Amino acid sequence: MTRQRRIILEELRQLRNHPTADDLYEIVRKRLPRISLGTVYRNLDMLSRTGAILRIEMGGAQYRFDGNPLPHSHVRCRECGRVADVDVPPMQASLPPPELACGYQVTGLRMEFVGTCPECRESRDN
Amino acid sequence: MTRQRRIILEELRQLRNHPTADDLYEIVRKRLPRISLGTVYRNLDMLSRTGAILRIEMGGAQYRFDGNPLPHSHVRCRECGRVADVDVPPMQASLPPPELACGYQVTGLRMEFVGTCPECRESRDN
DNA sequence: CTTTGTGCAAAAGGTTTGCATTCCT
DNA sequence: AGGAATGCAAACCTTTTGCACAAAG
Repeated sequence: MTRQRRIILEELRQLRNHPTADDLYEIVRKRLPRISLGTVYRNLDMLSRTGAILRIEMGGAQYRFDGNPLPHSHVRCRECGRVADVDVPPMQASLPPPELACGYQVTGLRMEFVGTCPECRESRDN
Repeated sequence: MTRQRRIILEELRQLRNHPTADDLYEIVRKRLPRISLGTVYRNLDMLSRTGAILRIEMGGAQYRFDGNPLPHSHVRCRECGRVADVDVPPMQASLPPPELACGYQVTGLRMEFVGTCPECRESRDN
């Protein structure tokens, strides 16, 4: 656990939104001016593989990171890509057997809500 | 409707799998050797915006395209990223109100199953 | 004819990687 | 000293774009 990794984790943990790697790089840079973007990526990758954080990879855009590793749902803004938490119990679906899934062994389900964030809604009203 | 667009659509329509733009480029190139990757992207983009095809954008990886524009579910292989259809009725979930979603206006739900494709399963058994 | 689309090549993101250096124990 | 992590920069990959030319209606 290096200084860099600790600070990345600390900052991510106290963010309510779900930053991109680059967002986080800018934030962490205030405390560690010489940190590199590569290090941020390497640590985020590492932390998400050990389960300390969540890497949200949906929507075709950039990765987003979540300091809360417990499973929960997200909404993504259709316009700007921002991601936020949703307070609903993760719904459970039954997983289809291989016969219905082209022979795939289905082990999980990935989902997120889609919508419009307050900022984009507001800027549209102007 | 140009020759290029027609052929891209024709080829995509008769594929069971869900190719990436580059896969499709290689396929279409057999019939149109001088077509460019840019044209493939432009047409896929166009066709998916008019609803003739589906652009599958999940899983953080490349885009995948589906010649069947009717809503249906997909499985993605956790190992190689391949995508296939799943024969289950699209489940319906109730959308949370803004109070539960950090103020987002939620309008939809995006989901896909996750699993292992037959090829990856087999190559693991070796 | 005018508009739209194409081929080519370069640019644009976002993410990963090679390497020499630094840090930690 | 030795292994792991860092900073820097370059490489990578996928997707988008500018532009001159060609095709379509």
